[in-house]
Amino acid sequence: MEPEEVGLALGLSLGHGSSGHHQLIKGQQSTWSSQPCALMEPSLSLSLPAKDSLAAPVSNIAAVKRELRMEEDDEATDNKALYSVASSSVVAAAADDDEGCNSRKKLRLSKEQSALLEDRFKEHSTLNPKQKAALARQLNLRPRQVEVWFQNRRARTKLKQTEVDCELLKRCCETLTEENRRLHRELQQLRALNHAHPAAFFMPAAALSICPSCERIAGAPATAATGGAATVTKAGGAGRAAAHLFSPFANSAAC
DNA sequence: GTCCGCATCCCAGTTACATCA
DNA sequence: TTTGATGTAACTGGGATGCGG
Repeated sequence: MEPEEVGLALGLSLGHGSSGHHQLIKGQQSTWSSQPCALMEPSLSLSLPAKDSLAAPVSNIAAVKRELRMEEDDEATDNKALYSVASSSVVAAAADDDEGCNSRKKLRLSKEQSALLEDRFKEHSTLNPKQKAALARQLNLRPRQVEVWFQNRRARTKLKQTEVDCELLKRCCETLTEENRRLHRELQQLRALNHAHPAAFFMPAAALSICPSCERIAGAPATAATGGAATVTKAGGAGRAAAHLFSPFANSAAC
């Protein structure tokens, strides 16, 4: 009897769990794992590829086909991988059920496998079928496992990038908020200044000092609230203010 | 040229397991 | 020893695309 046939027999006898669909798929999942069966000694971790996916409902036919296709895809690799996941560490599952066949094992890739996968990922974040098959052979894994690893890796990369972008936007938002507050304060100061000293707006340029750093005009009569530093924009000051607004990382707090 | 079914790939979301504090 | 958090392998379902009939 071929391993697949054994697996099929086992899989069909593994009618466990509550609702059919997912549970049956769980049986299918065990196909991937190096799964010690309760029929065997615990120490003998010879895995039988349980093709119980064939017991899947009609809605899973496509997936089953896919699985079968992928297994056929690289049979040589499969056989090696199925029986020699020894290169990876497959930790015994906490099979708390009596049968012990239906709990999904989780493959832990070895450091070498992970390193090589990472290297390949750095080169290309996607693989064509030939690359996938070759890499799978090299790693002693199934092509499907390599494919899944790349999918998950892409997802992790994307997630990380999203986090970075989020952090950037957060800082950008904080900067803009602060800038907005500052502009509001300046506006209030200018209004107060205009109200108290209308002549200040007609001061000769020589009477005002320009900060060389931020090019703001200082020297206007200080208000009690701020101690001065009222910004009177020069010609084009509106543009500069706008630049402040739209350049959140400009060092506007220098002065 | 268009439609249909199928195969394949990828992604987002989820599940389940292993590990660690 | 137990337990909750975390990382990740593996899965599901669906959309997109290509191809042959």
